[in-house]
Amino acid sequence: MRRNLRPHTPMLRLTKKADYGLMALKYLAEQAYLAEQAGSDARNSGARSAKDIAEAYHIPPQLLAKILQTLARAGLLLSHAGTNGGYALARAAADISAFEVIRAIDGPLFITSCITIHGTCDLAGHCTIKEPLRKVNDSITDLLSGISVADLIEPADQLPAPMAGGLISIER
Amino acid sequence: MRRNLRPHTPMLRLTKKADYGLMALKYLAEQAYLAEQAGSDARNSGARSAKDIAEAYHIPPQLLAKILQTLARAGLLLSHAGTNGGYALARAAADISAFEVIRAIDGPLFITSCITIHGTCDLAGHCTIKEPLRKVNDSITDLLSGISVADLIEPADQLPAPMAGGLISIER
DNA sequence: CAATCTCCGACCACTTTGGTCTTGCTTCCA
DNA sequence: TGGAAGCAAGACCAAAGTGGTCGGAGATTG
Repeated sequence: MRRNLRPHTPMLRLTKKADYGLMALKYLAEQAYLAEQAGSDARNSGARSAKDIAEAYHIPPQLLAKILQTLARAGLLLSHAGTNGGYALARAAADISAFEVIRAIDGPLFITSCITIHGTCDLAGHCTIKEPLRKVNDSITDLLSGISVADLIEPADQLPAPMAGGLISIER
Repeated sequence: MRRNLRPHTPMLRLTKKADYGLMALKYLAEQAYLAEQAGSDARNSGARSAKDIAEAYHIPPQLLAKILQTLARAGLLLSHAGTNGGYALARAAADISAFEVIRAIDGPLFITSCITIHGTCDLAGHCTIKEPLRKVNDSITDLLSGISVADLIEPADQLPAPMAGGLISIER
């Protein structure tokens, strides 16, 4: 008997907040590009208010506002208060990695509960699988670090080899 | 007062249950190897009760029992009820991937909330970042699929190049 | 038969997540 | 000069997921 009615338990996923953050950054990157091409006054080039971004993607405005504040606090965005204010990228879109965004919003990511900030393990002596999993963790970190916000704009081109066959050289 | 001093929010991690499951499988793989070497009767070679495994790793026995049941239902373990019963690997340790274990326990893993089982996106038309993230998702899947339970036994040897420099060929 | 062990569902406490609301502060412009 | 537009920063809340426990039912062996 199959129970497909379950809500869905997708573990090992990033939160909706991180999703929203990535979408917002992508949007701002596009706006910056358009503003640069249009040659408009470089003052607020590409700056958009939280409300505008929220409406563009149908995201709860208040929630997105908090996410953007977090991103600004992390130094990924510049905020400008007041009329015609808003957020703009603090750096070039190519210099902001998906890893930075996710870490800023969701905190440090560790694939296993063993690995903490200091590398200590809750299960102290009895956990024997943390070394292989740490390699997986590092690989995912590298993977996300290699993807920039600028990469999110291109739909599906310019990716010569989506996957090669294994980042870790373990063969079975 | 049990105060859990865990301030950080480690997202993108697998659950403790998956950790326990991997540890249990590793343990059973070791037992199977020892039993095979000792040349004992191959009947219950390497079979151990849930209680034994739980004690070996200081895991709550009832919780581990449920995890092992899940693994048995997924076809990764063989269960044998009754006195001197227990669990044993259903296949060779080299033929059970970490991906199978995690999927069996935590369910299908999708890095973004966009990607569901049917590939549909909650944010229907307005989510524009799912294609790049799907590649990340596939890469992680491949990564975990390439690691077998047998690989967990070796501490940290025989891994020529822990990481090469990028599974996805995106350069920034 | 009795002890042992798996099986299975219900149940519970706690944490995290997603989201809202309120209040304040800054900037611009009519 | 006073709003209006916008960010900043809390508290707050409901729903869901996680980790863990309990107790009974059924199978297997001695």
